[in-house]
Amino acid sequence: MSDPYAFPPDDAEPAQPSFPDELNEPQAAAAGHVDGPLLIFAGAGSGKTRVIVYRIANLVAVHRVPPYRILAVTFTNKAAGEMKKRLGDLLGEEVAKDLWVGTFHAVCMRLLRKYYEAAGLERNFVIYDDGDQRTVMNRVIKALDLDDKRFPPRQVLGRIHAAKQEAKGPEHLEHESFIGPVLKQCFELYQKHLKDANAVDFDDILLAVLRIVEDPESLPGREICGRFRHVLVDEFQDVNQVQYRLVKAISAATRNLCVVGDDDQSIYRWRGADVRIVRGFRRDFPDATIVKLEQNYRSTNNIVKGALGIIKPAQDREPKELWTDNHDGDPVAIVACDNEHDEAAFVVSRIKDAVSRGLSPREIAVFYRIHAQSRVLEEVMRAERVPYQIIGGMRFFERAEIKDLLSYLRVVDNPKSDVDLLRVINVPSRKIGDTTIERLVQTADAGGTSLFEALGPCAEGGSLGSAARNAVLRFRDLLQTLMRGATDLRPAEIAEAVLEKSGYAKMLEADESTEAETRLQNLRELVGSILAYEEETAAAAEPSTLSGYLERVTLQSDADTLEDAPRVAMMTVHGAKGLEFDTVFLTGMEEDLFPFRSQDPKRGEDQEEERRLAYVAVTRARRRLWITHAGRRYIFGDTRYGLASRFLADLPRASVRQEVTPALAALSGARRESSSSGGGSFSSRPRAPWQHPQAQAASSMRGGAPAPARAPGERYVERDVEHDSGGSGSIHEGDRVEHKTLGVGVVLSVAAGADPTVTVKFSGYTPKAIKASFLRRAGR
DNA sequence: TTGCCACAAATTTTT
DNA sequence: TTTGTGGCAA
Repeated sequence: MSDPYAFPPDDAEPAQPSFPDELNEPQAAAAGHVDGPLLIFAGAGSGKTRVIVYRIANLVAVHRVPPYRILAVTFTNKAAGEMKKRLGDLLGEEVAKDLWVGTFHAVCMRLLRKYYEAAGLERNFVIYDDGDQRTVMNRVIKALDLDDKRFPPRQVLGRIHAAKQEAKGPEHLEHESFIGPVLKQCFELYQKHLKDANAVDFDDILLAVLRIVEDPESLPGREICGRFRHVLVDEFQDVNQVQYRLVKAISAATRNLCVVGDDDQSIYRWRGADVRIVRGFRRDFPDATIVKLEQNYRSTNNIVKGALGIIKPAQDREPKELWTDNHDGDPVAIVACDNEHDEAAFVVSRIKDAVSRGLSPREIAVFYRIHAQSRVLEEVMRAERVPYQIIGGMRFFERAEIKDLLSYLRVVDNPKSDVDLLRVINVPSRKIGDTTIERLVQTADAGGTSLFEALGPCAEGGSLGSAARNAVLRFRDLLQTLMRGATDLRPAEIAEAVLEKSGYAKMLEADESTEAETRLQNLRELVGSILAYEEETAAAAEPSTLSGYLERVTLQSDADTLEDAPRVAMMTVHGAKGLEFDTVFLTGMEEDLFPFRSQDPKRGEDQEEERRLAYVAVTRARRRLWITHAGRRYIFGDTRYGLASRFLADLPRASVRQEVTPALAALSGARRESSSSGGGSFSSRPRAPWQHPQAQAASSMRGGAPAPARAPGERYVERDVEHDSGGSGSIHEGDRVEHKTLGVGVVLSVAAGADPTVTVKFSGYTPKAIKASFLRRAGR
């Protein structure tokens, strides 16, 4: 086999020119653009992937750019896979396979595998995922004798991660605050641990390549930069500083840098994505061609109008006017529910309706803001026998048994990997406890060796009891046996050997519980995935190695594995980005949940990002969109009383239909019967359930229909929604009331009097006694 | 060394 | 509600 990284011959036969009849004008302009920087604003559903794919096809087929000189980067494996597939269809597999299409990490790994020396790594370096990183950081904190209460490993890692995303080293942390010097120390020791283990973390993968390509002296750097004639970046609104500098450096020679994104869909600022980079791009490339794709091909007119209504008020966005030629379709349904159970029941009943009318469950999705909302939905789905799958949440590769087996494999592959050794040294239990491990770490530190190398000396050192000594030696023998076997076994066989010889399989088999059963199944699934890897590499005539498999697995996430099975997909709104469905249920549209408000008041919530998130959610739907909100919701062990989300008020009235679930309708009907006027000092009349007070004025301006005349401060009643106790000003037990600072709560008791003292339970507080004049009745 | 119980905390997540 | 963690006894 020749060097897999070598350039293929320059004379690869290009495909037939297949350039665009079926693109609209701006799409064609973007796809047909050849030289120089290009910035494409691609609205939701505007055919973004299509444009990238056509652009690449055009470069190859018409402009004869050799495929291996084109680099296209994405954020997820899934997006990369999709792009590869479409390119294969358009250009033929033979040509497409030479294109460099992949995630930032995959592309950089490919380069690092070739240029590892320039990055100061050894050939078989490994990648540490976040669990591994935490293990390392725990060790660091301990080694520096720090209080892990004052310096929680996760937070320290967070700071380091943030620094690395801006390509900053330890010295940059030093002056940040009074704990800066400590952070710097942690950072340095952390990096040393990684280096000693011949490991990189996710950030390092990109940083290492960045250092190489930004170094004008570096030969490999010049090689990489000279290699690509065209660089394309998908989801440009999500890039961080490192990624931007990376693509800038790689494309510096030709300036053929094409970036595609939608600032309205920037929902990952909290993890380092920097929307300012879009503006930076215009500054860095003042001659850039700018194309805006504003025609939406995905959704009905009502959905597009709704989406535009939500995103229009966003500040600081690139002006774009999303529009569509599609028919109006059904109005967007906004459904008021009593509580989360009522909400789930409603959603499931509408799903069943749709399925009975012939819609495939795979065309239906349920979105929520946070995972904690999924449980109730799941329960009802199960009870009603609706097939579903949850995307995200506890991931396959995060499961303990999977990580255990992978750790075994990684130690076998790379004995220096201390983190992996520590993970499995006592799994299954070998009577090697914390004390023994402590000794082992000391021995390793003293000798400057890896833990694996320290196993022998530690056992011989005499500081251990005989039981512990034997246990350590047996563990060393186990690893050595496995390593010997590894040289002539296939990866899947090595995995089998690990499970057998380590006693891991036996441990699970002995356990009668259903969890143990699931774990065994998961392990079998992992072995299955190794087999699949072997087959794939065999088909590509590449060697299949343990290192090869491990690398792929670390760079892979199972968010990429939305199954094609006919099941309703359930996921967070974040997980929904990039997907589309015929029918979408967007649940939990309540204040404090969506937009989400952290209980931690220190964290200033980013209202704008929440708005963009809502925009992403509604633009996923092609034909039908249901939005639900509940008056109360039991979450995090506490009942919260919520107002409808302010975003709902931004949907144009004409594209919306209001609904109330049967359960809530029955309830409010009953309330209307029973309530009459009384004490209290309410001036407000009930508000439409979905109206948020702050959003109200704005929405009536925008909504088209003129707002009814009313006195300042007075709320008006939405005519098509019957609700609440119809105009009485009294407060009763069980009423929902709103307080300026405490939010919405429920009334526990009311004292008599003109301005009665009311006891109210607000979520997150113990019940409070408050004068009625400070309260206002809240809508459902 | 292990196992149990009490207690706190609680978005969003790719690679 | 769930999940993880820390302390303490066997």
